[in-house]
Amino acid sequence: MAGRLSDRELAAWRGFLRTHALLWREFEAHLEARHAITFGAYDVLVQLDEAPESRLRMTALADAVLMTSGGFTRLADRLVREGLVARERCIEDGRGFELVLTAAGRLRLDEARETHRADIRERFLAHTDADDQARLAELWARVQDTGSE
Amino acid sequence: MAGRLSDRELAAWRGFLRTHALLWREFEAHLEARHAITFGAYDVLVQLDEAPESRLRMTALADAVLMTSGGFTRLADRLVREGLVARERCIEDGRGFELVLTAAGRLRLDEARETHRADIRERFLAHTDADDQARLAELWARVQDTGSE
DNA sequence: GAAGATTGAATCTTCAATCTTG
DNA sequence: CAAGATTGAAGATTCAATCTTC
Repeated sequence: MAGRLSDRELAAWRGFLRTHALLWREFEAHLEARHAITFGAYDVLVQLDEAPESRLRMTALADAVLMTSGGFTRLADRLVREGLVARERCIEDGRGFELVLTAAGRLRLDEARETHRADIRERFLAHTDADDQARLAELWARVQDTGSE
Repeated sequence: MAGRLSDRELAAWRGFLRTHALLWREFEAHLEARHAITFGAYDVLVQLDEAPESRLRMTALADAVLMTSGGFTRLADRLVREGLVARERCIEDGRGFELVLTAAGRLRLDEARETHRADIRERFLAHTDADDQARLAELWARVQDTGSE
């Protein structure tokens, strides 16, 4: 199973890497220019918005956005400083903290989400049909399920 | 065309983001642990290996790996310091420099490529068949072509 | 003056060590 | 002592300013 990748294999893989890099840059530039928020910060707000009571533990959030705890502490600092989230000591476990979405955070998220959804639709989904989307979703699920073994 | 994304659309898009993040981390960890090279450095070596005479201008390389000229200067510094590439003043244009793959660079690339190809096959391509790969390649091409308009 | 490349300052992230609470 | 979170140090990248050559 050694040897070169075929042109087809290479196009599938390299296109994946390059498309991600391009779209990430485009989308982040839009979020920063129009809503003064990074992609990482946006991701945290989305996670909070989808959580019960718009509230999650630091560790849970760090895992969700694939960051180390140290890195996430600083990201949380920035979000708190901007007033988009509040940091509250955990009731049940005095070692822990929770982040809660503030009204300002929800507002910013709602605004940014419009921009971001339009980007996703225009630059990604527009090139797919329902069948493509279903096949992609299955592919991503297979890759991710295999990795967590 | 406003409003939420469907579950299918969301799964196609978020899976794309997450799969990329996971595979990038895995593959880079393997390259660093086994070959003492970052993903970015590996990418430069690949670009050089595929270029005529294994030689390319700084700017061309920076574009190819999607970095700014400032950032690429430092990456080139690291590669030169490790002896994987040589920096040579451009004959035709005294303002420019070229990077050339050294024997050590080619050796390191050949070793790292084995690891990396195995990763791509096991973690990505193994979940696709020829038809999937062709459809993916077409999708990436459509997205990228639209962006450069 | 413009293009190619480099440099300094600032930002963001990780790793390892540390602090606090269970 | 272990878990949750924070901090200091180091590394990588970007932006803007600068230097060199065309």
